[in-house]
Amino acid sequence: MKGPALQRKRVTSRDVAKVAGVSRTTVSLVLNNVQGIQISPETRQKVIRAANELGYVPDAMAQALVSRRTKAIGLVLTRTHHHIATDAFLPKIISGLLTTAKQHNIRTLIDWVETEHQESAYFELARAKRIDGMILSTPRLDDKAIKALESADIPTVLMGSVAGSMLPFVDVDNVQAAEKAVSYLLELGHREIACISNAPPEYTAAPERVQGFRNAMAKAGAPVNERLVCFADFDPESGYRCMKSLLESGERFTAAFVASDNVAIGAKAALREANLRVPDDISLVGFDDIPWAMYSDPPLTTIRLPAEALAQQACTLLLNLIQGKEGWENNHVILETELIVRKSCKAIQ
Amino acid sequence: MKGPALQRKRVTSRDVAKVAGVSRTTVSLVLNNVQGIQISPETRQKVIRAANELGYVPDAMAQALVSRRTKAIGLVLTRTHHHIATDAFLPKIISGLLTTAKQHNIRTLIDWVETEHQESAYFELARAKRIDGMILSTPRLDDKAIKALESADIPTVLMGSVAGSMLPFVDVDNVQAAEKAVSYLLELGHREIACISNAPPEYTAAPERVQGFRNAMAKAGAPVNERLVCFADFDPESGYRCMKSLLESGERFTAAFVASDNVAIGAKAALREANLRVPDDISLVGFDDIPWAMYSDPPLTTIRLPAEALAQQACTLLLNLIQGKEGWENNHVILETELIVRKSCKAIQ
DNA sequence: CTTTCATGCTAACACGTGTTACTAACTCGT
DNA sequence: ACGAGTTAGTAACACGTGTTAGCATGAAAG
Repeated sequence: MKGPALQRKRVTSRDVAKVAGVSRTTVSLVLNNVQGIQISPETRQKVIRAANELGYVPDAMAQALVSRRTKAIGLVLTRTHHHIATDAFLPKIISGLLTTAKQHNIRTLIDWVETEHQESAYFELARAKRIDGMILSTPRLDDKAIKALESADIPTVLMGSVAGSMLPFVDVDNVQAAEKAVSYLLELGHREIACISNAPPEYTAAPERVQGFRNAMAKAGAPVNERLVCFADFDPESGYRCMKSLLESGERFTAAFVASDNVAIGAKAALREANLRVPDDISLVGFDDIPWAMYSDPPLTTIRLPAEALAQQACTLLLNLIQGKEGWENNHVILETELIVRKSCKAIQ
Repeated sequence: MKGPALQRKRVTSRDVAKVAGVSRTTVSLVLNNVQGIQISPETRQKVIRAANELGYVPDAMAQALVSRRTKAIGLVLTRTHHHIATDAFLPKIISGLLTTAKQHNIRTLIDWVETEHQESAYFELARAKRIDGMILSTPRLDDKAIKALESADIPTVLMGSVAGSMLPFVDVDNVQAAEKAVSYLLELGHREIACISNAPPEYTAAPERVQGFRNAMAKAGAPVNERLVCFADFDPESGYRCMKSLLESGERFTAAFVASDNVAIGAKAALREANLRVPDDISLVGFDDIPWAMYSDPPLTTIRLPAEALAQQACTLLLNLIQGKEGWENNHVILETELIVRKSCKAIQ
C-alpha cells in the first residue's frame, strides 16, 4: 500500500520532485491543481505517480504557516467540567459539526474554557492562529468578554444568542418555543403551572424560556405564582433539587414546564419519590428532546430542539465568515422548534 | 488590555525584538525561558515588557513546523453519524480528555472516521502531522487496519482492547465486570436470564461482556438459553428491538443483563409496552452507569464504568508515548468497575 | 532576420519560529 | 600586559510549503 520499504523518514515535496525529476515548484503546482498555469500532461503524470509511490502527504503545519489558514475550527465549551460530562446535547452538536466540517475538509478542535480565565483562553486560541474561527457553545458572556471578542480578529459564531452582542449567532426562538409548550398545558386545562428553567438566568436561553412561560400564562389569563418559578442548573440533580423544593413549598400545581429534558429527568425522580405519578398527578413538558426523552417512562412530551441542524448551521455560518463573504457579517440563523406530544401530560377533568 | 491602539496586524517575535531593542533570537530565548544561557536581568525585563505591551502570542503553526510537535492530540471516533449523536458516554470521554490535556497544555482535535474510508483517514491525520498522537475510541479494526496502524509512525492508544493488537490500550475487565453483574442476578435467585449485548460482536467489549455472562452462568450451573442471547447496536432503539424480539420469542426469563445502559433504556421501554414491570416482573442490570441511570424509573442497577478516568488514563498514556518514554510501549491500563445496586432488581421468592 | 508571444518550467522569496555556532567585550589570575 | 575564561548577545540556518517573477525555448508574425 505504501510501497515495499517502510519509510520512517518524512516524505517532503522535495523528495517527490527528485523522484519525478522536476522542481519542487512543479510538484506544488501539479498537486494543488493550480489553474491558469501550463504543465504538460506527461509531467503531471510523472509527478502524480511519484507522489503516490512515495505516499506523499503535505505537512499541514507548513501549509498553514504559508497560507495563513489552518483549515481547522474550534468548538469552545464554556461550562464546568461536570456540566460538560453530563451534557446530553454535546454528542449531537459534535456530530453535526463534524459532518459539516468534513464536507468542507475542515478539522474540529474542541476546547474548554474555565469561566475564570475566559478572556485569556479565547485569545490564546485566537492569536496563536491555531484555528481559523470558533464556535462558542452556550455562551455566558459579560460585556467585557463580548467586546473583546468583537474587536478580536477571529471569526466567531455563537450557539445561542446573547443580548447586546453584534456577533453572528445560531439559535431557536426560545421565547416562542416555551410559549408553545406552556400553551399546550393550558389547553389541557392546567392553570397552576410550575416552571423550572434549564439553567441559571445568566446563561443564554434560560431567561427566554422563562419569559415564554410568562407570556403563555399572560395570554391565557392565568396568574403566575412566583413561588413556582425556579432556576435549575443543567443537570438532572439540579432538577431533582428544584422539584423537591417546589413540593416542599406546599404550593399547589398540576403541571410543570421544565425547560430542559435533562433537568426534567431529575424533576421526575423527585416526583416519584413523593409518590406523585406522571401524568396522573402532575403533567410534565420538557424541552430539547434528547434521545432519551422518548424512552422515558412515561415518554416525555417535549419541544424538539434541532441540535444537529443548529451545529451544522453554525459551522456553515462560520465557514462563510472565514472565507470573508461579506453580507454574512452580523447575520444570524433561527431554526424552527416543534412540540412533540408523547404521554407525560394529561387533561384536567 | 491590549494597549491603546487596536492592532489588526499580526504581532511577530520580530516586532517584539524591535521594540525591546534586541535580536529575535534573544526574544525566543527569554520567552521560552531556555536554561543554560546567559541573559542579563535587565534585557529579560525589556523583552517581557515589550511582549506584554504588544500582546505577543507565538504562532502555533510556526512553532509546530520547527519543533515537529503540534501540541495537539486527536480523538478519533469510528462510528456512524447516528451512533455518535446518541452516545451517552462521549461527553464524559471528552470531559476527561480535556482535563488531562489542559493540564499538559495540549489541544484536542476530534475527528470522525466513516468505516469505509478508515485507513486513508487515519493516515491523513497522521501523515499530515496535524496531531502528535491519537486515541481511538471504540475501535473496530480488522487485521489490515491494525497492522497499518502499528507500522505507522504515529503514537496511538486504543480506548478498548482489540484482540491481536500490540497497541497500548485503556480498558476495564469487561469479562469480569459482566460476570459481576450476572452473578448478582444469580444470587437473587434468577436462573433464566436473558443477555442483550451493547453492540455487534465485532466491536470491542461486546463479545467480552457476553462471555462474562456465560462464565457467571456456568459457574452457577445455570444453563444458557441461546435464544435469550441477543446483540444490540449501541442505541436505545436497538435495545427496544432486541427486548421486543426476546418477548415475542416466547422464551421465559425472569431477568436480563443488558450490557449498556443506553440499550437498557430502550429495552425497558419494550417491557413497559408489554405491560411488564421492572423489577416486579423482570429484573434488569445495566452496564456503564450513564448519568441518567440513577434517575431512571426505577433507578437502574448497573456496572459503573469509569469513563472519565479511562479517558484521562488514555491521554496520559498517549502523552508518555509521544514524549518517547520507552517502557511505556505495549503497555496498557485496566481500571476497576463497580456494581452499583439500585432498584431495578428483585429477588425471586 | 528580428520581434512578439505563448509554452513549460524553475529560482528565489515568504511565512514565523527554534536552535547552533560564533563573536565581541569584559574579567581575572599571573 | 597578556592569554584564558566568562558574559551577553547575534547572525544564520532549518522546518516544508505556496507563490511570484522570470528564464529559456520554439513558433508565429512582420
